[in-house]
Amino acid sequence: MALRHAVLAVLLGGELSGYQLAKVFDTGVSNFWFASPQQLYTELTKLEQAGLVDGRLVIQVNRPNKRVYTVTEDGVAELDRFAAADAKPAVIRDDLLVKVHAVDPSRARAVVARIEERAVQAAAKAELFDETLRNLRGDLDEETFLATAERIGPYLTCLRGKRFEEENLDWCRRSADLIRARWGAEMREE
Amino acid sequence: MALRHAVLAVLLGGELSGYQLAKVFDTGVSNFWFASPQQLYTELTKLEQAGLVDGRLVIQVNRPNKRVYTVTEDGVAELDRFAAADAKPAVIRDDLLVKVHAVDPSRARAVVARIEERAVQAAAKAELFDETLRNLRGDLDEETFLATAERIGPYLTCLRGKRFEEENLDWCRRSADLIRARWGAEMREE
DNA sequence: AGGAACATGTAAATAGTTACATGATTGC
DNA sequence: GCAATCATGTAACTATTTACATGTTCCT
Repeated sequence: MALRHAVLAVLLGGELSGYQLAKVFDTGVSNFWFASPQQLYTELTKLEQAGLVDGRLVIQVNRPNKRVYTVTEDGVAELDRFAAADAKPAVIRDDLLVKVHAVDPSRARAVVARIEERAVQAAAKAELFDETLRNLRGDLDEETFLATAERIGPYLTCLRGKRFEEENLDWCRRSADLIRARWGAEMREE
Repeated sequence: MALRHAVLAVLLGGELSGYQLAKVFDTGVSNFWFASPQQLYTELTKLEQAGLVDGRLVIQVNRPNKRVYTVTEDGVAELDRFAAADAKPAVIRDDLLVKVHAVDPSRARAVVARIEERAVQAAAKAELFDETLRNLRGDLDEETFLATAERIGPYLTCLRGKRFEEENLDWCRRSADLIRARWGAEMREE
């Protein structure tokens, strides 16, 4: 049950609505915490009931009203406790690697196709992380930013995300090539 | 519900008991599919009921009897269907990155300690993956192995795991250094 | 008129975690 | 005798996914 901490960590960057939070989780945070919009709406309600965030209704013209959330003092205290606790090993579940693990001549064609799809997505995500990094830095170069910024956490996690996707891309290309090299003949025969 | 496919993919490598399967998931497969022993025992029972694996009791002397499982024809067919389907985006949930995302001067000391713990684990895992790669290769060099082996899938996923942990280690070191550089003074004051 | 982005939920079903339970053998 | 490894489960609880539900505004 650390979704709550992931939400609190993101809200540290400023008040957000459930919808905005879902977008952040879909991009900047997706490399270390996956959560669906439904989960986030539910979690925000629970966090507000627990007093860890404050909700505030924002009346909007030209679009539906929204409820934005801020971390409370209790929420910050909860993050303090969380930071002090041992980090659990990361949980990863990746369909694509399961497919690759099971690859054989008869499945090679399908698996290579899946790998190539993932390669495209990885390249796009790496670019997205890079864009986020540029936005976080603003006019500063990386060194200056990291030495002076109020919050360097989001930048550090984003660096990890960018590298992860770059490595994904590299692995996808190499693996697809190797599978074709190993079973190219059988793949063509089918 | 792709735990079943992860189990089938691993059992492709030869018959295993629940206990042995749990060990494989704890090491070689942990970089792309996390599952607890309890989950695996439950899943094997379900897979056998569904006819995707065959269980066989092995009587042992000097240690408790065990039940080992093999993939059936239906199980292979299920893997074929799975390989052909779109790969879902990977689900990742990593406590440590949440802690780093939320790092600030007051939490810096605790977060750096967690990062350093993870660095040690990452180094150990990278070494473990490397060992597994050597075992898979046997006497062959990597190129020859990948060009000739019956099953290259486990080798490819293991390569990804090794690189992932190496990158983790690198990121951990760099991030700990950067947090210390940014807030070293405040960290000493506490 | 239809699709995309904005905005938020509930309910049912599935999956996953944690605690509890048991028992043998080997090596120190 | 005690810890570690081998070996397998059940049950209660929590978390997550998926399907269903609704309604606005902007743009084409």
